[in-house]
Amino acid sequence: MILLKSHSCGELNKKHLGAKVTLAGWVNRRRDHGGLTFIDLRDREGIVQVVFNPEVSKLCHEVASQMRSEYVVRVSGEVALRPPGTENPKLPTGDIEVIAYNTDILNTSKTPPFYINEDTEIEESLRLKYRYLDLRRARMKENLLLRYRVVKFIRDFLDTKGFIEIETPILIKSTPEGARDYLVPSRVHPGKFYALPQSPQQLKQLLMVAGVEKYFQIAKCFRDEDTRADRQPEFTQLDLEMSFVEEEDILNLLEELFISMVKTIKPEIRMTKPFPRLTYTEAMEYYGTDKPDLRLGMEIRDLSDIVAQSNFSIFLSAIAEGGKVKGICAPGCANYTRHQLVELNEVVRNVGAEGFITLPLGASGGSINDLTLEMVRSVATKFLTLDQIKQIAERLGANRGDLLFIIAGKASKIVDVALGELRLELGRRLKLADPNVLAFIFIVDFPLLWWNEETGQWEAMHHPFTAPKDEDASLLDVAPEKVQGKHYDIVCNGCEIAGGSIRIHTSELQRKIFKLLGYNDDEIEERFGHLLEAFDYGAPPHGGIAPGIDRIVMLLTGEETIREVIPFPKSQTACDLTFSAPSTITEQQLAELHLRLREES
RNA sequence: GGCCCCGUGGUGUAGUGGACAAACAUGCCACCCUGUCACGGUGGAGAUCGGGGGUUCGAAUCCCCCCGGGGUCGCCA
Repeated sequence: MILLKSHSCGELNKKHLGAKVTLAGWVNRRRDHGGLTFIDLRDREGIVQVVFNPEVSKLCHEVASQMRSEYVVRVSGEVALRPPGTENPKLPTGDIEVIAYNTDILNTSKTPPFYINEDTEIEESLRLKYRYLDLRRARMKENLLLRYRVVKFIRDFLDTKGFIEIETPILIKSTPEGARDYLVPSRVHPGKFYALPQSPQQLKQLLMVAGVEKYFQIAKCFRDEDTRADRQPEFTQLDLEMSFVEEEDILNLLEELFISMVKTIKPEIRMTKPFPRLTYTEAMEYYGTDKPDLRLGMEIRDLSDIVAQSNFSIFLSAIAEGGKVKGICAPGCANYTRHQLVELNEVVRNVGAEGFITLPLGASGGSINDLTLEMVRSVATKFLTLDQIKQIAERLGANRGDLLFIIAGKASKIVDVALGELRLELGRRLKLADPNVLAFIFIVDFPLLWWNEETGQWEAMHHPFTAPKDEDASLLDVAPEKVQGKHYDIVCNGCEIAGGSIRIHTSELQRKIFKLLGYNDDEIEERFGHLLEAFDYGAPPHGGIAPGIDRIVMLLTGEETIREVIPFPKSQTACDLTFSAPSTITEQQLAELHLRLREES
């Protein structure tokens, strides 16, 4: 192989002393001392100092004076020990330097629009416009590398488990039942469209029918929905499916995958092993969400039985109307100001909860047994006895100096969600999330269906291919809301990182579910006929899961958004700011696709 | 579609009704400098304050509309 370089900048050390090397890279920084010039030369592997001494080469020294930041240069020189006292411990290559005897400028560079050699905050739209420069920065380079390591680890791991990686098409059929599809017009078939896969769900099930048994793919998925910090129009998931398995097999495999991945890639990160398991009901009950961040502690507890003994009408009426009174304890927050409490009340109000009560448990440093009513500055002291307050404090695991929040409501779900939001806000304010912990958990026992009030129809909690639990199958006809699905999620630090299920593998049951979801026979045939027919040719029992690669890498890098781990992400309005996509196309292109643009009113 | 935040020399910030002919840091350009490593020194250039309209004697600053970016609710089988 012929390269313009013999070594990379970052690999050089004392072992190379005396070696004649040729390096090529970018000028990270130039320090011109007049008679002597230093260049920090950067390539993918790191930075090394190059010395241009006119006594070694007058020509090199002159060329170096022309160099500027981000110029692409090649240097031939000798690796030498730095003079004693001039070593740079901040640099991995800081013991040595390269004395240049030959150099040339391979390309010049305009002054970049932002710093590449410093880690400063830069407006994201500018970074995205010049993403190729942004990716030169150390932080982004490290993120790209870590992402590669994650995907490499997954491939190696699954290979040892007997999985094979199979590609599935990007141009498939629109079967609208979930997110909005990205569509591609057909030139050959006027008026017809392909859809980009929202996930390879049906394809991987067909691969199971094909007898592949263990399949995976690092798959691009496309969903035309609004973006979030952890959502992009196109994203990458590890798509995985196995035949002849039950829920437990999939969970054990994924647990082993994630534990060994984290140990290998981020050994300093702590995890709870084995991963705790929560049912969907427990998650909602104790955390007010189906993707709880277990690092925060502060579990929600039901207080209805205690306050039922009080004469506080807010509590009593909530309970009488079939609702709940629940609470949460904010450690050490008894001294919160009125203003802070109003702000927190706002959080609760935003999700539609009323009946917000605060109970500060006096000053810190003392037993809860010594608490007196006078210490508790709350309206609730008029209606709650000291003993009731102590019972509440005990149930919430509270100490003196803590602040209790109680929410009463006739709709239990809103009480849970409000306390869940409050918990997240308190977690942020109290910085309870340990960045060196990855709190993986499994969420299991989801309902199969939920009733959509707006459309007046049953909808799939996960997707329509999820199998009901065997013992619940008979309930499908009489009480669909009670049916649990063989559906499981993996949640980590409050982020849903994977969802999967054991699938339906008979056409009979699959048809029944489609009908329950409101499709008529014709629609079922038109949209899912291919899948149902396949099930009639010996489809094996099968199931799988789909972890989100972007989210996993985001958690491992400690980034706040998945855009930081995607080389070329879209903006919130789904634009590619590097290419300025989407863009208009020519009239000829439209005509070939048999399309005419509508006049927007 | 709703709500919230941001937009000031290349970059990051300050300035929130008059003393702004817009400040600071860094970057950039020129000159000086042989051991620096965020080198140092001297000098210099660089901003229609995102765009448009309005209020006012006076607007970077207040109001309205638009554009761009971000967060979030809805949405995300």
